[in-house]
Amino acid sequence: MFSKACEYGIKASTYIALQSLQDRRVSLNEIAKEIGSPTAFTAKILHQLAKNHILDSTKGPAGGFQIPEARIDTIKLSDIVFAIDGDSIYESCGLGLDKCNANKPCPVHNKFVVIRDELKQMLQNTSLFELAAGLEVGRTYLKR
Amino acid sequence: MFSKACEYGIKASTYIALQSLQDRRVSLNEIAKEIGSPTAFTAKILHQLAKNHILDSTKGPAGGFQIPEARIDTIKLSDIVFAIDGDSIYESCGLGLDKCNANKPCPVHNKFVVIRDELKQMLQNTSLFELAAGLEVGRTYLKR
DNA sequence: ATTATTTATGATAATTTTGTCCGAATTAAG
DNA sequence: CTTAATTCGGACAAAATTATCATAAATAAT
Repeated sequence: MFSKACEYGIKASTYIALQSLQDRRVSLNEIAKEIGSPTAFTAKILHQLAKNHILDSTKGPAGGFQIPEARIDTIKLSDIVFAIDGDSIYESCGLGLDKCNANKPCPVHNKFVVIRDELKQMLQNTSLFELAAGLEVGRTYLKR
Repeated sequence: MFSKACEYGIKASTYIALQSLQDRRVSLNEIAKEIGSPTAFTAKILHQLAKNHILDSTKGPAGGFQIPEARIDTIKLSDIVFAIDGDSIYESCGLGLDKCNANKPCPVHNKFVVIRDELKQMLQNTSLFELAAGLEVGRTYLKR
C-alpha cells in the first residue's frame, strides 16, 4: 500500500508526536531504535518531513526532532503520506493508465474511486494526536 | 496499490476474457499490443496466471491464451491479484509490522482493516465478465 | 575558540521490481 | 518429416527503491 519510506515516516511522526506531547525533543538514533528502522534512511525521511514543515528539526547537542504541541492535532496522516509519496495514492489509476477518469475510465475505475475515496477520507480524518494517544496508553505498538 | 505485474495481469485477463466471449484465442503479441505492456514481461505474468488455472494456454500455431467461457463469470479480480501478488494486500500491516493484529495492533491497524476489507470485498465481487462487458460496449478502456 | 553532538547531504551499495533476450519445447500445417 | 508459429524458461539487464557510509554543516556547552 505505502512505500517503506512512507511507513517509516508515519511511525517516526507518531513517535515524535508522543514525545512532543511531553515536551521531549528526540534524536534520530532514538527514533530509529524505537520504530525499528534503518537509521540513515530514516534521516532522509525525517529531513523530507521537516522540509514540508511537518516536523521541526534542530542540529547540535540537545537537538533532534519535535512537533510543536499545537500542531499535533492538526497534522493528519494524509499530510505525511503526501509529503513522502505525493498524491499518487489518490490520483493514480488502479491499472496504471496515464489518463483514467470518469470520461475515459479503465475497467476498474468506478470500483476503485469508491475505495480510494474512503482511504483518502480516513487519512484526512486521522490526526497524529489520535495515533500518539493510542501509543501512550499502550493500546498500539510501533514495533514487532 | 498493485504491482505493475498485477496491473498487466488484470488488463490481460480482461482482454482475454473479452475475446474468449467471442471464442477467439489470442496470442501474447496481440495481448501486449492491446493492453500496452512489455511483451516478454507479459509472457511471464500470463504464464503465472496459466499455472494458477486462471487462463489456459496452448503452444504452437493457432495457440495462445483463452478462458473457458463458463469460467469468465466465476473468475474474480481477487483470484488474479492473489495469483500474482499473493495475499499481501489483505494480510500485511499498513505500517509494515511483522505481527500486527487486533491483539497487538499498529497505530493505524483499526482504521486500515476497514479499508482493506472493503477492497477485499470489491475484488471478490468483481468478475472478469463484468470487466469484459464494460470493454465490449466501449464504456471502458485498456490503454492511454 | 574548541569540542562534542547532532542533523544535512551526497556518494555508493544492496535489493527488489520491472523489463529484455534467446534458445528450448510444443504443436499445427504442409 | 520439416517448418513455422507459438508459449516456456532461464539468464541477464535496467530501473526503482531501500539502505549504508562518510563527511560537512550547525549549534550548544565548556
